[in-house]
Amino acid sequence: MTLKVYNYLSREMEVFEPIQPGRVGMYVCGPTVYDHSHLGHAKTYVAMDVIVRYLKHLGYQVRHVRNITDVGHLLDSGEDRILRGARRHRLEPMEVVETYMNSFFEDMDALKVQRPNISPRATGHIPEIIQWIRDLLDAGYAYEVAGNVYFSVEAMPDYGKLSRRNVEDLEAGVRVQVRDEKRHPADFSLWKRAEPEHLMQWPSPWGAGYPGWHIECSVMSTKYLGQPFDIHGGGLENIFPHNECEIAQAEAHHDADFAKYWVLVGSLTVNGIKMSKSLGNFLTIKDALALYTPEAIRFFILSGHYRGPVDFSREALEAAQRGVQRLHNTLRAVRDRMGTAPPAGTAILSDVSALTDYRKAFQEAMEEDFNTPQALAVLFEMVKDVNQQLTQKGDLSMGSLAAIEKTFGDLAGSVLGILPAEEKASAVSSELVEGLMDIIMDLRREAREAKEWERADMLRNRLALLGIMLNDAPAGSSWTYEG
RNA sequence: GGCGACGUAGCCAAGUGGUAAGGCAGGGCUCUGCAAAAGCCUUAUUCGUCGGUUCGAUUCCGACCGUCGCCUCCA
Repeated sequence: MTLKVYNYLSREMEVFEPIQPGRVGMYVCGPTVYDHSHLGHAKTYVAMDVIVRYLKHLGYQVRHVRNITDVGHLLDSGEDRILRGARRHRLEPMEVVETYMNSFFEDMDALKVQRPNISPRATGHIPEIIQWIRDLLDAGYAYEVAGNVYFSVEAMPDYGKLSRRNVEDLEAGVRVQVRDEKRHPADFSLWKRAEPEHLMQWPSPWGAGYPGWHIECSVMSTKYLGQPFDIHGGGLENIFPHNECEIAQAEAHHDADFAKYWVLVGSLTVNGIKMSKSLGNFLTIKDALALYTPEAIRFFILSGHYRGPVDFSREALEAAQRGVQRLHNTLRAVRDRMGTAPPAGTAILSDVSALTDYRKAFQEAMEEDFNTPQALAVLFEMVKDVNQQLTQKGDLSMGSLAAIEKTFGDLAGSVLGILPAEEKASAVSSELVEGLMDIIMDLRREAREAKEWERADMLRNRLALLGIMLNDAPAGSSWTYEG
């Protein structure tokens, strides 16, 4: 079994071989925290999360670094409502940053995105950034003009190698007005001079200013992961100029490749158009979570390949919600059965071999560049199989049921993160609740035996209003709480 | 203008040089007092269009049409 990864650097599928055996260093471009995150962010980070989870599943020791950009884009241009608001309300920019950073982490936690091992912030690395810029100046890769420091793309002959652009094309197509002080239109800022009214600024050898847009990622990734490191991830839309600039800076600064594999995630779209702040066609993660479960949102995102776009729509989310429910139903049925399973009943799927086949098929899907849609298809084939066994065989052994539960837990739970937390059910199951439910279930059973359907249905409906769903089976009725 | 991606059933979405996964929705049946859940069966002679290569293409090549992304902060 070999993990294959599509590397944007080569534009080919490559066998994944970490630089150090058994260890993976991975850096993901994180968000700029100036507003609540939307589903587009969710797609990128859920996709990267599954990649991290899968690498861990394979036994790699992963160091996952994802930055928080808390400076550089926070220009007090007068356009930015947040900062204008911050000024009006006498908030420090850092208070704004803190608010939305916390919001972002809340959202990621809610979506069951595992926290990175390190979440470095640009403002926490100003000294390192300044040192890097000095180094680049000393080495002749950068130049200073009136408090601004620019990186000279002409000093890096292979600038553009990731996004497959060349400097000539860039020159031809520039739409932005070129700042005269740049030697080449494609040169980009390492350090920017701060006007006195600029809200965030630090002293530097070039005067008061703040870091450019790209330098933090080069500095922080290599600080914690070394250079080169294994995987650089993020959203595909950042391939140019951001990722390209990261490479140029790092490979100029240190005579080594920057990152070995570039794993970039396609955008989330709405009616085919990218979900983005500026277009206003976004749904915040918090709003989405009010409508759909975290598992449904993850399922929706994972139902498309990470490199491609996934198109958001109500219908798609609702389909995901129902799809994930089907998976949960089966798992719940397995767990219910475990409560009454004979220790030595019929062993099914046995036959661990069948389960092994599903694990293998799942693994084969994931090893083809993390093909989660294929992996989900495998899980649903297993769901169908398990459902059939559950209805056909009443005496499944405890061992078989436990093996099934474990398989679901490992694949759908640990790797994909689309199983509900078990705690939810136990949160309400106290002795008192169990006792009360026993009484109610007895009452309803008596009503049904007396064919008093109205009373039986009334009990069922009122329980449903509390989120308690009844399931009448030939062997008797059971209940579940869905909160 | 430059670079790139995509176009598969009602919707979402995998995939392969040899005859189309999976989910949702729909239809029929079983189970059920009725539901719900579950089960069984069923829904693309066809993969944007037109050519080419091939014994054979949805899969390779070319053209065209359409959609989108990046080139400016953006996950």
